[in-house]
Amino acid sequence: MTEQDKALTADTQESTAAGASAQLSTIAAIGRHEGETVTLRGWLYNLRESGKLLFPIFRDGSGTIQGIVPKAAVRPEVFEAIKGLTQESSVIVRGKVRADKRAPGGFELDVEDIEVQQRVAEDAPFPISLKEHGVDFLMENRHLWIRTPRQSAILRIRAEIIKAARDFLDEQGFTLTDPPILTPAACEGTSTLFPVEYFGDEAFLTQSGQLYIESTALALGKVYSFGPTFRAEKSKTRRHLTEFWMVEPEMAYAGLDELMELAENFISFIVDRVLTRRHADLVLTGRDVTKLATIKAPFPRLRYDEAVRMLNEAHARGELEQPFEYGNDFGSPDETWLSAQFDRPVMVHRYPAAVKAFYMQPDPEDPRYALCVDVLAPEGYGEVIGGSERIASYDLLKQRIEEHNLPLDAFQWYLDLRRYGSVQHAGFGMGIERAVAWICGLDHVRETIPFARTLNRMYP
RNA sequence: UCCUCAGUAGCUCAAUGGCAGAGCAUUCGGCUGUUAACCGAAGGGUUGUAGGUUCGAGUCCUACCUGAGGAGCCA
Repeated sequence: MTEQDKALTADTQESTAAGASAQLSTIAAIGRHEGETVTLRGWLYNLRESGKLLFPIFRDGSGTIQGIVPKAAVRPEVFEAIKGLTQESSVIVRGKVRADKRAPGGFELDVEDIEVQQRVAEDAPFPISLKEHGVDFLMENRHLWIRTPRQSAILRIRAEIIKAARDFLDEQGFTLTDPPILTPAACEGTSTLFPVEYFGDEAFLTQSGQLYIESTALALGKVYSFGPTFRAEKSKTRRHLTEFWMVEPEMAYAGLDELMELAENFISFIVDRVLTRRHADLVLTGRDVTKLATIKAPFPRLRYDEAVRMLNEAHARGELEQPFEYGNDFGSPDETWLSAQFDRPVMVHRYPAAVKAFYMQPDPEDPRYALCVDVLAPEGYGEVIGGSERIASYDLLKQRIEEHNLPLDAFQWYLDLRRYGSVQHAGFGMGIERAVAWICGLDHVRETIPFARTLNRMYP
């Protein structure tokens, strides 16, 4: 409990009948207080009434619970206060917890007293009513939309996924090393970057921490970064945000095999953790949890060549519109089809080096291929992880930088890593929002982050 | 950047080229077990903007604006 919380509680208990001599509880923990009188601090989610009987539904961020207010059972001013309450008015409620089979959560609250903190005015009611709304309206009111049960559940699952990712890596001996967000130049030279003015110079918002954590990996062995990433591409799809969060582990003395093993264990751990700890929230989002129960390592592995063969056969059967041209990277429809063929994530490895990033290690058995892997989530969700073994040779890396017409000066520090004790090393990045969308079964990443930044939206 | 679709009450949507409508929300009234409660009533409109065709345009035409979905690019 923070100092602020303590202050609020103390104040409440002194100044109101609602808080007096009753234990504070959250709605999620209310089952531990059956038969007791508790105080809840929250908001009015909805109010139904039937003459001299009121059914206010309260929410407090941990869940919702229905209160019962018979006119004959409470003081007249309590009944009148609740009768006139508007949606999302903030309230402190005291009542007795009672198990009831009719209640969705198993418990109801026999309301004894209420203190209205702030009553929402009826001439400017809470905009998000309990009926259907369009995407544009909801996004325009995102600051209020997140109060609804489904959106709150998604945000709790997002927090669990992030915690699980960090717990897994921490327990495996990875050290969190934060790369800079302001960077001097393009990492890979391909993506469009957001420029910012930096004391008269031009800087850019990071599009990946990878190059920096390669250097921290050579300092600390096993490292990871967790932070925001920015891409100025004009992508307008359900899979894209201009600002998104990535977790990127990087390991010294490790190659593609170790990387793929890490990726499948990482994802399995995260899914298992969410299934265990946020099961009720998954159900609340409408997720078919049986589809998550199968997510256990090992994951199927496909060489790029095998994946291409599958895509060509699918096209021949008429399952894919566009024929796939060997040597290209997969398009969105290709990824969607591939990922839908498996009941767990599929790892596609060894893409043609020509379509991949300059820093990827060529396969020693056939240098036309890169030692890289994309992990495609099932149910058509597509790429959630992209990773590779990095080039360890100074001469080869320098050659690749030149071939890609990248400014050698800007990469001197990166080349230094191959000059001073270079070793085999590998890492991947997982997009948090895509992982959340897949695990929650959402059809758009804009619901996976409190305030999505997209091509056409900067408000709120 | 390209393709497709949409814009009517606070919200979700109707309206054959011919009087601008419903449900929800809000207000008032009714109901002691409601589950997006229900029943009755009231208020609420520059039909995205500009122009055009027509006796008459929410509806047809042109341009623009805004948004959505997809492609490319990517996580």
